[in-house]
Amino acid sequence: MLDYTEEMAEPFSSVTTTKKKNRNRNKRRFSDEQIKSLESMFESETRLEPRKKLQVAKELGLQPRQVAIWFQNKRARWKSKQLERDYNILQANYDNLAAKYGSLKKEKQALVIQLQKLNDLIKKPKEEGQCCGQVTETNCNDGDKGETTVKSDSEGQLSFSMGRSEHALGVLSDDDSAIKTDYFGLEEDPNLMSMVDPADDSLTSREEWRSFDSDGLFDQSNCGYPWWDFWS
DNA sequence: ATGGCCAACCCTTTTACATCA
DNA sequence: GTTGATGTAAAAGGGTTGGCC
Repeated sequence: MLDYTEEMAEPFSSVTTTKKKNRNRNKRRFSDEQIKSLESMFESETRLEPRKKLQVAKELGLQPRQVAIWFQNKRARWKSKQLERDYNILQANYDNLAAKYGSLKKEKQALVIQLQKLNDLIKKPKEEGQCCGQVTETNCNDGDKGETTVKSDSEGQLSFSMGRSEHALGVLSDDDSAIKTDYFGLEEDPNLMSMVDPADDSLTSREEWRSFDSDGLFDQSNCGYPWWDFWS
């Protein structure tokens, strides 16, 4: 099974014939010179050809078995260090992703709050009857997350400006007519609906809305409009 | 095709030695 | 100086695999 039965007999011959506990009494660490030579060989090839092994053993005054075992142990040590390196790389990648996730989550929260404000602004004129003239202009800043501006001109037409986030993520899609109707209290108003760019609905499905809530994103209110008022 | 043998490897554990408090 | 704890490297032991007959 093992490849050194004969090879080992000589160096520790006085040992192998004695009790197990006394074997290798002469075990010594290899000299710096031997280690240096072995290390440099390991750098070029992590496994030795049998012939090369014999040659190296002869050159270093070691038994071929000792050389084989040194390479074996060296491979194990190298593998262990490699695992450690890989782990560190994975850890760094994970930290990086976690940081990105955190910032995206914050941005998502800001967008939801902006939506809330918009809804309130849209709802108010409806409740108060017809809006007249160039009156309403609300601007709620949320740090550097962009701003929301709603204006109505003299014709009574609403116009929106939400900053970069809306366009980057796509707040509502055309497929969300039900949501628009439910949440905004509007039928298909061509003026209003045309203001919203078609976009990826990945953040606008009903499931997403639920997850917003369950995430506790609506615990805060902004501009004095609690989120739950939005649903009533 | 199958099984035995052998060599080489890997993984785990043991052993001997060095270092340090 | 010695002693025990700890770390490290050399080596042993056992299992697995692949080539050969």
